[in-house]
Amino acid sequence: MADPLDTLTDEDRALLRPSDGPAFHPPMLATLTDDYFSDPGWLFERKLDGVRTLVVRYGGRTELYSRNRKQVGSSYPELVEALDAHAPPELVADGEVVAFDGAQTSFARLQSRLGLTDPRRARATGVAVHLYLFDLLVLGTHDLRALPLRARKRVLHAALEFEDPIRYSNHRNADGERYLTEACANGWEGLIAKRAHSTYQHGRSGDWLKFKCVADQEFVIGGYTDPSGSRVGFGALLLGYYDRRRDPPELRYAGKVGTGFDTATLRALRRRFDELGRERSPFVDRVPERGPHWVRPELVAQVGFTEWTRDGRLRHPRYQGLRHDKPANQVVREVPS
DNA sequence: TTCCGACAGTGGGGTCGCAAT
DNA sequence: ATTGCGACCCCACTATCGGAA
Repeated sequence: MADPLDTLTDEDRALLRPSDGPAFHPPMLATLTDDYFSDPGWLFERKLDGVRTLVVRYGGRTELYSRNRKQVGSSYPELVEALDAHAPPELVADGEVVAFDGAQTSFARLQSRLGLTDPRRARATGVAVHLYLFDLLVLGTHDLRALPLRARKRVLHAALEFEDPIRYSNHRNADGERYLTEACANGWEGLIAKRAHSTYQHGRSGDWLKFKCVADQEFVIGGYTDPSGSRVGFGALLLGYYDRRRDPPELRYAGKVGTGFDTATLRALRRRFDELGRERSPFVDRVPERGPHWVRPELVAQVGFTEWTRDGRLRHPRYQGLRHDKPANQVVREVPS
């Protein structure tokens, strides 16, 4: 194979620095925004719903690290094997481990492999994983972090033979907004927009942005939990929706939401709850909560979330406000799982 | 003086691992 | 065998404070 560094211009080559060895580097993180754009100075990648993973190879040995410096190689023995076989002996690369459910990356499926420390048990889960690589920090004796993103990606693409389960994360060079529309239509989590000339930085950066395909809908408030610590008013809202296939319709439990409130809202809602309190749970489902407080199911909250979990709960919920334009008994589950 | 970014603190679902029941 | 709890993963959001503009 030709030297991957041959893809560099002289100008980029001058930005190479000597590598300081097989160190863990805290990954570069993206900032959430809903200010979407199509700037040609940026590129756009699929946002994968998995776990961030840093590949560190040194002396031909592979170690995988989580975002928090935890060694996770034994959870993904087949990825380590593939990297041993197909990656250069010295590199640090950035990527995401994913599991597929059909054509979608599924964090839910991946969860059964997270934290497994016995490689045989990890393989025995039957959950296939892939590693998508999207950045390269170190190759051989060279540190690439000061190079512009496009140059790092070119070297990454040339440095490995990408074959399953190791994949190169493709990107588009333009049309971010159109791409986002397609992404959402495909059921993807969203896009990561990256400034094409940015260096590799550590921690949260404005040079990487998250464009997310958001979901939200109304839910009936059926109760609340106690606050803890310095929190005032209440901890979280217990949410539900009506299953109108039943007669009379039944209030199904959909999980909790505990963020998105400012202090004034916490206090104001609590005052409403004190007027609406009742003894019995309004939900037909058992609510796995210690010491919950129930209210008459009259208030309707708008809640943003990323998706429904397998267990019919909201993932990453956040409160967006009360809805006064929709009667509680009209609230149903809008999106099929 | 005002604004912004980083951080701590509170909250979510899910899984694993271990201790107590 | 079941239950509860903390530690991890993924995350959203508010409040605060110090430094930059």
